[in-house]
Amino acid sequence: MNPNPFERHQDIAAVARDTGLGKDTLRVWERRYGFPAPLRDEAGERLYPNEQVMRLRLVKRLIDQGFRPGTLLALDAAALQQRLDALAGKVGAGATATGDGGARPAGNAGVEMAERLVPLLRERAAESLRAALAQQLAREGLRGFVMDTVPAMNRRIGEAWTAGEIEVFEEHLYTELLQNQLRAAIHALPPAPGRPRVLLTTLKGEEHQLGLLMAEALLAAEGADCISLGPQTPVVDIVIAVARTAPQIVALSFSAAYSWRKARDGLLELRAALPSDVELWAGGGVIAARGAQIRGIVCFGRIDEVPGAVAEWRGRQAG
Amino acid sequence: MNPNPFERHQDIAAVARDTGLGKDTLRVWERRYGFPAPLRDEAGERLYPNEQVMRLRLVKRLIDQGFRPGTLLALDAAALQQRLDALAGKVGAGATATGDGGARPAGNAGVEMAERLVPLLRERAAESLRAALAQQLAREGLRGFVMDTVPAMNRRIGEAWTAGEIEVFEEHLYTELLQNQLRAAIHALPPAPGRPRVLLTTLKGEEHQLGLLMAEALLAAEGADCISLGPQTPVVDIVIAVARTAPQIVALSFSAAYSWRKARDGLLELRAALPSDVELWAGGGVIAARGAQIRGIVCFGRIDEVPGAVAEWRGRQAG
DNA sequence: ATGTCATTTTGTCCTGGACAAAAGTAGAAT
DNA sequence: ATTCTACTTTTGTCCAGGACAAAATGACAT
Repeated sequence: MNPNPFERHQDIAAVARDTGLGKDTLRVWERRYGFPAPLRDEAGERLYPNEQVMRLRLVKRLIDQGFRPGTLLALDAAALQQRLDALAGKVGAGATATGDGGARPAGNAGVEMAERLVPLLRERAAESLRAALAQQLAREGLRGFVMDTVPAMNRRIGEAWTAGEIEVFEEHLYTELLQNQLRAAIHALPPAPGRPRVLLTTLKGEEHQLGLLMAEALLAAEGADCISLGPQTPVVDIVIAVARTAPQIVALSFSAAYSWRKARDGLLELRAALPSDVELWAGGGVIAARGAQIRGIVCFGRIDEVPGAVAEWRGRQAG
Repeated sequence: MNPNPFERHQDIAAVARDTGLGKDTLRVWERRYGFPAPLRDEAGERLYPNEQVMRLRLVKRLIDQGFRPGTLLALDAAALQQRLDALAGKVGAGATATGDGGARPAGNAGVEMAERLVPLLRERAAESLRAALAQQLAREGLRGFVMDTVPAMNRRIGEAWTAGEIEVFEEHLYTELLQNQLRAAIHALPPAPGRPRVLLTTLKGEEHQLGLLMAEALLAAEGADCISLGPQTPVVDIVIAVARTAPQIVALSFSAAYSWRKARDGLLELRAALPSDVELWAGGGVIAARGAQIRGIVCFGRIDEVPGAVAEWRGRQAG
């Protein structure tokens, strides 16, 4: 649309907004690794060519999957893309930072829906998008929607952002609308204050809510009695909440970028602080990636293991 | 609750998050004006005492109302608070940045609702808050809700943030829930694709959506046919949208922090670009503050002038 | 009131050094 | 074979203080 190469250059603030990397980080990478290597304007201020911004987006995406900058900044775009593809193709990789739910081969419905997203976002057609999500959810039912369509959509959104097809703003809009749909659907379920009662949250430092919400939706769809504390609850507050609401299960969600050490330490600390008859369930990116087995904690490798786990829990209680 | 003064110190990143000011800005203020004057830890890093953070919050609030740093940073907390009070007391001050809708004396219902907000936010009781908003809206009706309760709530939230009673995160949560309620209410109105047809948006650089949404709600409640483009639409895109949707009125919303020059220039540019039979309405912070009169543009001093203006428009069309 | 131009004010950018926090690694211990 | 501890490397953020672009103001003419 605008082939003028000069129009493509972005200043450091724009790149920081666009990629989610800090300005300081961009500058120190340049100093240390020689990339990015922006041009300069007359005043000596950095101007990032579009091509470098694309590459930065690939880097950011891989970092969010747990890779480290030092291993990535020397690679060219093709090599980076290759790693991303490898990651996407890996079966059983588990839910990623954006909650792709593991490399479950998505059904046709999910993929078709995912393909419709990007055009709708670019048109700023918030209302149409909302309607489309609602319709798809109604058609598939909450369970199928969360296990098939949502992961497919998240994958597509991630790709689109990496490719520069959509902007951060539009990605936020998508997340917003999807979360509203999920919340509404959970809220609209027939009120069956059944068992198990599950307390959901994420640990301090984990901002991603989507995985949490997906878990809540699945649990609620199975007839569990869900109480969500929202994200970023300190361990102390979780303990207090457990004392007050007496759940049988506490479920924690983690993104792929969350540090494994912090996750494990947090889980063990919580395990020690909670009554031993309260089960502790953990799922999401890091947990799945490590195929983790922690004593006293139930770890999920894929989001679609949730319904089965609920059934199993019920069996255990009945027996 | 925690009287230990050492616990109260925050590092520069926390203060930046908390106040919404940039780290660079905090440092350059210190250099230029001598305030803030943070302590230092062993490593020489800034530690801001709580008292200074409070004062920074007051400063930020006044800047958002259009004041300039140079005039504020020499003042102590009491003097800053005084200016804020003066502002709040000023009748006809118009909708502020947070959309307080002018100093309309809020009805009892509005004030009572506003008082319930802070406790609910601090408990992270998102669901209760959502329910409370929905109930209040149902009780008052959309029009009364937008003209009385929402301004009262916004004022209370602003105060609470300034006083450090709530955090940014909680303020966002409030805005989010309120916007959802308004959108749902607009959407739920009996489908009366009446007249006038109104296109709503904000100019590029204006991020505040709440005022826009309040205007849309009022217009929709009056039976107008509203089309919202969302915030930050460049003039060119507005012109294109007008050509496609053929509205009789284009409505623009501005916060108090928006530059008066940019607002006026943008409005005039738009006026020149649009067919002369399309009316141009403008309202919100800056517009109201200047008691502005611009030729060819209808300026609103207070949000509750909107219903009357619609009635008047209809009279003009009928006659 | 509105436009123009010079003068301030204000926020952001720059460099390059430093270091705290996080993550990886290795060896010992359960 | 995992878990713990101590050591090393990586990585992001902080600092100082100079510079300057962008925005706002003020003066003056229309």
